[in-house]
Amino acid sequence: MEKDSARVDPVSILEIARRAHVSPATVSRVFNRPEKVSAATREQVRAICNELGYRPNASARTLRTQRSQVLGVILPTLSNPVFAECLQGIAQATAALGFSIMPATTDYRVESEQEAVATLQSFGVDGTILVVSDAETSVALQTLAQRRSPYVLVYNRHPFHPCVSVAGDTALCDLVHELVQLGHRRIAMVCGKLDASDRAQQRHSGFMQGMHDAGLLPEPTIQVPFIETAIEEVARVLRTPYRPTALVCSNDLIAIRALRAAHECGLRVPSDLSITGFDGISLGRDLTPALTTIVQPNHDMGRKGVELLVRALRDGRQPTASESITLACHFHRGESCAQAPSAHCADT
Amino acid sequence: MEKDSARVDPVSILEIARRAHVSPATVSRVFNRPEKVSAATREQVRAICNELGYRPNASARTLRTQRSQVLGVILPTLSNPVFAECLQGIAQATAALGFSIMPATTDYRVESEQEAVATLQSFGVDGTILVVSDAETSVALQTLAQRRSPYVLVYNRHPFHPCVSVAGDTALCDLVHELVQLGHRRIAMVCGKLDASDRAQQRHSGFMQGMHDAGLLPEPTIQVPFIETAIEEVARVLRTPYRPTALVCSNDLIAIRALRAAHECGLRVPSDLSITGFDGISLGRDLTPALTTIVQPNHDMGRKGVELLVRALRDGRQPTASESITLACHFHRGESCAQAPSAHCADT
DNA sequence: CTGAAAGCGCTAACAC
DNA sequence: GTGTTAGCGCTTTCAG
Repeated sequence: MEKDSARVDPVSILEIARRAHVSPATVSRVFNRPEKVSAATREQVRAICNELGYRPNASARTLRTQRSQVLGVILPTLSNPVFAECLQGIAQATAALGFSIMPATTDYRVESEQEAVATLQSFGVDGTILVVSDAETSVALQTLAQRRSPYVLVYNRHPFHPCVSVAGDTALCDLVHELVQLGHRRIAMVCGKLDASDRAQQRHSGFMQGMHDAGLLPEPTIQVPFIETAIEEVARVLRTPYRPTALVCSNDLIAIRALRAAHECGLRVPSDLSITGFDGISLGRDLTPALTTIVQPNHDMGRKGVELLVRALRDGRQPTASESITLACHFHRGESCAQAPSAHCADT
Repeated sequence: MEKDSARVDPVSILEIARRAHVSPATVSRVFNRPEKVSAATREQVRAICNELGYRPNASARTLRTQRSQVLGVILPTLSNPVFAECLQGIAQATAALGFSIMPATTDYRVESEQEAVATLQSFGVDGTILVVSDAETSVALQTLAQRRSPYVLVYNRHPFHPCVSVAGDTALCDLVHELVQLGHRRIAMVCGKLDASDRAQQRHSGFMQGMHDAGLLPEPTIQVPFIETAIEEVARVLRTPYRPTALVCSNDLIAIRALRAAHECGLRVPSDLSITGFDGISLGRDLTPALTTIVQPNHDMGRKGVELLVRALRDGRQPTASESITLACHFHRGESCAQAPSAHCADT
């Protein structure tokens, strides 16, 4: 008899109250302040709730309490496993703490960052975890800050904002040192769009620093604005006579393409050419050759971000820049790096 | 003078109404039925909204209208790029249609599926896009169905549910045929936990069918319950004297580990051993050797799921099994497969 | 074309 | 320990 398309409307707190012969307030207390309800009524109410599969309506609760138990998440893209892994960490940590998440992806477009912030705010998220293109100039970040809406940056590093990040510049500087130790002199960096990510910039400046420290002149940076064409861009350079003996890629995805480019140019990695990545996506470990890279704890970055944010939330305050966390990243000596080919390091 | 920690409370519709010298109802109409408001007032109200950065409070709207403009998403994990890519597709499609998403990951645990459904329902999601372990037995799915809450399955295939999927069994059957054409006779399938995923089961049965059609006896299936130990499990088999000449892996992640296992056993892919995957994660294309695999349109699976769901929502109904979509998946002839080694196909 | 008023489901004072 | 009540911000009849 029932109309097939009719949504079964969820029972409300009144229905529970009626069945349990108590007031709605008591039912509410069972959920929010169970200790203020006598054990008997509490259990009875719980029984009825379970029986009917009742859960308090989150919108009503949010409207009333001004707290949503939802965290907004803004990421560039989930097509890069770095952010997917991070979101996985965020999802697990939030679930464990009783929060839900509402993510948005920006595809590295700053307008999307702002749009995402606005949308998330309209949902009354209790806080936001985000990766912005550039923490220094991000309007989205400014909006959040001036609204005093709690947030924590992930991956971005900035002295005035609460961040969970790694010291990418230092790591790259050290990595260059490793390459130099291996006899490499002609080292080129391969970067995505530098202006789309302050991380790429930091890594690049760490690279320059490392080269400078080693007294080396860096080869021209290879820019690969689009991942689709990365292989040809890199291959072009690899086909030049005085090609680099090592390629320092600003992330793992680019490194994997560089690996491919080397293969297409008939170069063997690592004997003819060394290649390094950055990010530590979990797949990198299982590649052949296993990627030499700077491993970031992507999953943990998300988790720490959540924990930092939720801790502040529980204290009724916003996270501060002074709470920023720098996570350790480590050099993973994979198989994509080796001694520089002898022909190229005759000068040592 | 202002207390630093005080949240800047977002302006409400009343504030806008007051400033515009109109009633709240009119402001509401500007957002919901702009055509019913005179152009003059409309523009004036809009101007004030922009100036103050006003956006209607989503919780209040949801509470009032019983529609949230939010879709729930339930996925096993984002650590597998398949689902990350799919979620990326979902995120883009929903944003384009004016919806937000609230995702939850289950780590393949069925209890988490139920918990996720319950949580999402409490938020009043308008619909749910989900991947379950087993569509046939999923309690989460039953809950959704009996509550008449609109949902669309993605990846899962089931005659009684609306699904966006590919014919994994057929694809694998064809793939076996390709391998047989290449002279392979000793072919083994490598699977994850079969009981955790109906897709893996379908692929496995497609494999068996393909072997049967070719008049071949399948080698014992290699089970790799945990991805961490996959490499050793596969390596163990590869070290046996009458090892398979081809490994059909139930997904790309396993295939990449199998590639690694082959390398560790001193086998060359594809000359000594052929390996195939399934999923078409975007990285597979750039591996060396490029992965031979069945490519699913992961991004599009998500997008189609959203479109199917939203279309139904707009018609005020739930998606039906008859609307299920089977997307084309295609065999990608990478570089990880070749003619069977001659020693092993002397019988041809 | 615009306004007044009720109420979505819940929680938190405040009474008792 | 429990109930009564007001109201969170919005939309939507219903009047005018």
